[in-house]
Amino acid sequence: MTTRQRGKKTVVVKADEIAPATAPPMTGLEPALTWFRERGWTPHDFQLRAWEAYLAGRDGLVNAPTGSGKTLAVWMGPLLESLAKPEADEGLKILWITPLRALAGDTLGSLKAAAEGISLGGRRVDWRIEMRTGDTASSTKKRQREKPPHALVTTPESTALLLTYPEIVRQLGSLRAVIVDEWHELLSTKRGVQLELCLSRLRTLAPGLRTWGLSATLGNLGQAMEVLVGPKAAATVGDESGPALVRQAVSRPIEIRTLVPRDIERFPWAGHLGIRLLPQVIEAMESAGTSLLFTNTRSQTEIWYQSIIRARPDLIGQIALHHGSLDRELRTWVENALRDGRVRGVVCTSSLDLGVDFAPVDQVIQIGSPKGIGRLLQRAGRSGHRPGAVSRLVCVPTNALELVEFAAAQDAVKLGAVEPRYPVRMALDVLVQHMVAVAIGTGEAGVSPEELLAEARATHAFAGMTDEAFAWCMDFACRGGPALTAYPQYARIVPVVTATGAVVPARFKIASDRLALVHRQSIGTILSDSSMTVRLGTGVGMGGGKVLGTIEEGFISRLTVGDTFSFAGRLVQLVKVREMTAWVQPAKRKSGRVPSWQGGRMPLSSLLATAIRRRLDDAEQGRFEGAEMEAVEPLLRVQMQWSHLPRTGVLLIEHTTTREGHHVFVYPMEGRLVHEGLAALVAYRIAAGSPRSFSLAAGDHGFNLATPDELHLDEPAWRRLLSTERLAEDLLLCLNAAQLARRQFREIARVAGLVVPGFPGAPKRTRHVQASSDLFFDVLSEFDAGNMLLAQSAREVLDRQLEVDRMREALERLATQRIEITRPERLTPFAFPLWADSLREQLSSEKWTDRVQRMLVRLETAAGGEAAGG
DNA sequence: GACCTGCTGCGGGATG
Repeated sequence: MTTRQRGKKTVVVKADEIAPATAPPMTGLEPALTWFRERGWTPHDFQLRAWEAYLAGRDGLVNAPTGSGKTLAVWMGPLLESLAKPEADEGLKILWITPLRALAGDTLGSLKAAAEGISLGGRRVDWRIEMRTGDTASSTKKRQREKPPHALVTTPESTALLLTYPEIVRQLGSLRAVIVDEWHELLSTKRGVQLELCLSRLRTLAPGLRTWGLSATLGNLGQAMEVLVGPKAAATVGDESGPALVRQAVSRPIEIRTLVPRDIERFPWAGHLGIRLLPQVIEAMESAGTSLLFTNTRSQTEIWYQSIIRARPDLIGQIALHHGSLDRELRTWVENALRDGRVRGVVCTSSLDLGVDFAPVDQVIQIGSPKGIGRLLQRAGRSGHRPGAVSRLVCVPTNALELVEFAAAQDAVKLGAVEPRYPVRMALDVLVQHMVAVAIGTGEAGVSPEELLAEARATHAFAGMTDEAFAWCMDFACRGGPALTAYPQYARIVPVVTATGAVVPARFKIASDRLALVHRQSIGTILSDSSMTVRLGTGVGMGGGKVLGTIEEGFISRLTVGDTFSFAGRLVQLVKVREMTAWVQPAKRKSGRVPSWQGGRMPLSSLLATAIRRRLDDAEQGRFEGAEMEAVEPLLRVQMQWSHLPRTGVLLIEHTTTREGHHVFVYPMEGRLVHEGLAALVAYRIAAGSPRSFSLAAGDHGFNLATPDELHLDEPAWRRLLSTERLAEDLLLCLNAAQLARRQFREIARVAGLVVPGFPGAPKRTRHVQASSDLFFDVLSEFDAGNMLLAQSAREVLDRQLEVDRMREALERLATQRIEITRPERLTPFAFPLWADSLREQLSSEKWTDRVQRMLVRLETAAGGEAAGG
């Protein structure tokens, strides 16, 4: 469904077919219809269906794009119900949960406005609607505990905290519905698991509680709904009274175009910065009112911001930058400026993927690979936030192969395909935290293990939990397991003792007020990384200046006093480092280093990889459709001439010799994490036969093994190396799994309450938390090997850091594919980025740049000759 | 003289 519009492609996203509203609207909907009529609006079909389902007492999940009125789809139901039954208007009735503090205030406003505007026979909804997050004043929090509002907008963490106050828990019987906003953001995380447990607890406290969610499109929406409503309700999917999946049929149209380099001959084969297209990006910015420029890393935002203002000093003050390591005050300033239309552009990371909608944004510029279709759509949707407006997305390739990626991404968008997100299971650390929280919230009466187990099993995350695993968690909460029995701080829950001194062994409560306090303050599943505060000023006397943000210790430690670096869009000079603060002053020099942060590494999604393979299949057949493919055609032809194209049904392997040695390039196209694992696995399996040394490199398209001597590997040898047999065992052996697991254990130790963060106001140095969690890992490994949290950390390493399921699927797929082994004389366009990457580990950056440049010139010359000759 | 991939998110409470 593609139409041409002034040379740009307009992609109309086709949503799934849905049944039209069958019966005429229920009479109970009249106040909502009036509410819409008064505003000159017509309700969408999906809103009507959501209200009907709510009034029929069903759970549900609404899938609709932002700006479509999805908030009203789930908010009108409770309002209509209240108008119909005003007698039941006491106590906390609605809990609205949002993953972002920043969303709470805006949501509160919309909820209040709708509640104030709706009426039936002159009667209005007379509700107190409030919000509560970590930022809420403690006096307000106290008042909310004594007299809860009728509706509360809060976060998953604050919901968990609510459950620790006996006075609130006693009042929760009045709760009628929980609404979870942006459920897709929580689904595949431990925050989601924590919320599943809280929902299960709330269902015990308020039988008949309804659960509704709001979600962006996912590949597994049905599963997303089942996880949200819990296994019991999920079993009734398809029944008339079962949970309802309500989808908005029409999405906002997206207009996508790619900035195609004017001179593809001189466009880099490798790299991810993309600064080469700076002039075209500035041109694109000037053609629109306000732009968001998304980059994939924080350091990239700093570099792009500096580059833009260096090229166009007149834009100073009109553009800004935004990422997760900037101080919140600065970020809020930028967000407000964006909302008011005071800035022309903001260079940002995923920090602006979600959150408050900025009406003035009319174009999104994506620099580099989006890695997945979901992310691309999410970002595109940040623009055109006005009724009837179109989302406009400009794709900026940072290397030649990304042209193929952007062409493929548009194919996937046209098909309406989006990645799935899978829920987390058996995160025992989260369960332990929850058990202690529930024990606190039940006060002197305590809670029984049976109740806790039943509630855990009523979640998707712990539906399959064994009695043994649960007993282990109880034991851990009671005494920290066998190894920590001597330490009272790990005897967190204790049997209830009656007034006559009799022990009630079947019920448990928190051991002390002190432990309750410590627990409340460490609720949550997000681990903050070790970082230093960057502050303007000299650090002498009382002259404490503005906080700019945070930076990693590793970066600061490589600087000496007087060094210049750019941060938060300024050039600053390091004055001194004290405690966990780096004091800086404005620098006189015009350029400096750019900090880098160690963050998550997002691999290319399977969906996008599949779409790329299809485009390469086309190319193999000589079809190069669209501006992106036309531009990259000469390069793909070089790849075909020197070797082959990686494509569907074929595993391409290239053996190439350079002056660094012998290289093997393998292209499974499964994303960075899988390739890292595969590279290590293959190297390990080769070395098991004949010991030798390797240097490894992995990217999103493939991996590279380099050796001093040539590897003689035929097809049967490759089949053995890529076998799924003993996969997990071999991976754990070859990847220094103990070290990875120990790292992963930091999060688990924090979530399970083995290590506690410092008191607010007197934060413990993050390094101390790390040191103690490392210590625990060692102690438990030695003295409590059966500790289930250790096993969990090994599991998480396989799942999260290696994507072992995806790797297994990839290997199974490879087993059915033809293997094509080529021996190109030179590095091919696909090999070049991997070669450059592997070189980086061996050389200083200066030499690296030189070497890469020289090689590039040679290859381009060769490629030019081939193209001219062919 | 040098950055040249590596994101995001939350969180206490009593007293003056």
